[in-house]
Amino acid sequence: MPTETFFNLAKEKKNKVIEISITLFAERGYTKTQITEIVKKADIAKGSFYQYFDDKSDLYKYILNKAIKVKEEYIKKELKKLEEERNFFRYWEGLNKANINFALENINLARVLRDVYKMGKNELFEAIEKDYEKQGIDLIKKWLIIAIKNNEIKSNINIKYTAHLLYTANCFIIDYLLEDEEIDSQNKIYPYANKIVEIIRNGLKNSRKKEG
Amino acid sequence: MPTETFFNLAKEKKNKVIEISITLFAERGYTKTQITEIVKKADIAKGSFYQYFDDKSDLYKYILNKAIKVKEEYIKKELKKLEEERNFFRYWEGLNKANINFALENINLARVLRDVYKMGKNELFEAIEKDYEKQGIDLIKKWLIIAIKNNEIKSNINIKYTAHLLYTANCFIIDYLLEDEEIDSQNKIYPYANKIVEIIRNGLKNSRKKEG
DNA sequence: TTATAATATGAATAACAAGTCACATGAATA
DNA sequence: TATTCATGTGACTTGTTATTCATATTATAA
Repeated sequence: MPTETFFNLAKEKKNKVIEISITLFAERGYTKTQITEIVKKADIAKGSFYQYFDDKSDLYKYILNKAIKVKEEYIKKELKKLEEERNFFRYWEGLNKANINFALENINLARVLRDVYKMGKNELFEAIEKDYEKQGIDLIKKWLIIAIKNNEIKSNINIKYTAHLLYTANCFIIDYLLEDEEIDSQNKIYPYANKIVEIIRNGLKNSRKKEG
Repeated sequence: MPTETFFNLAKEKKNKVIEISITLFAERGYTKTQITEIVKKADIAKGSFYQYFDDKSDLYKYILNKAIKVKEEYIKKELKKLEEERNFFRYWEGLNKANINFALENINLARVLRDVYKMGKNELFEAIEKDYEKQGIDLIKKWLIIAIKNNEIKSNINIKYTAHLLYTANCFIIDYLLEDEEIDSQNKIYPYANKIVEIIRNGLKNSRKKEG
């Protein structure tokens, strides 16, 4: 947790430090981001940095939590629209849309989250990130159970695996958005996401398939 | 490339160094693996290490290439079985099976490859890994084009996205295998992989779905 | 205005890990 | 056995970057 001193800072200064840190962490990842560079770009002294944060990981964890909070806002907002909805895929699409919007409007925060997700085992951030991942999967699981009860989805699926697959598909779409330079706007990412959703939804198999 | 000296080493000594390195790289990743530890566990002097390898990345690249070669063997072997096959999903399942078998029988090599894949942008290993990834995707693309021609798969899909999705689904299955302790044997991973394949193949949508 | 507390500073230090090198040992040949 | 070449050794050097700390500056209160 940043110190009292940091929170007491003038808004602009505070934001400058955070924004620069987010950008650097997003561009270079945790290890390759240097305090020296943050400090230089933010126009503060090294010593000041350590009056604001316990250490590098303190700043990083703060940003991570921020990213998670912001993303959760997008999800909440999107799900609110679906309050009376009973269709599983609408929900899943909503989750997807929220993720996409979050990434489009907070690309650097999205990159930081993606990095942590990909980092895998890591004493420092495992707990925070696994919790967060588990949350997403649990939500999908909950929906799946309801969808099965409603006969919307066939009952012989494995809930655990399926939930994980659907969660990963969401991550995969975001990944594509964060990496492929071609997909840089809503106009491109939405149709793309819809294609993926459609593939998983209806399957690739041609109903007019001839035997081969 | 390791030096002549390294290749001239007694088989046992050579293998010990490589096996220990693979295990450590798999457990800790590239950065966190220390030459000091490799050297200690392999019972050789630091100086010897640098007579065998130019530097840390030299050893790593050697292991990476080894992993890729071994994996390619599994794929070749599996595809050979399908030589006269005309079914896209059989091919894709074959690729999957090869990946799974490779991972089951070479878990640490699989972990190293997974790490590189997740590492993303990286001056050192980008070239080697991106090439390798592209190979996998290109193979699926090729199959997809044929499958569309044969009316096996509907023609309105986006080949690029679909190939990427299918490739990612393979990676996802392996990921699950490498991380979930529950899935530790063929008996568990095959049914699991089949479920995923089936989901993507036929879709989740219940054909007997009631309107909701 | 002066005293006190809070904040800022950046050169110095610590911690860590990669990579080097002068010397030691062993193997091969004459 | 003496000579030469190949290989082994680990303390030392180097490079890098996080973190500290003694001191300076600025804000607050009396």
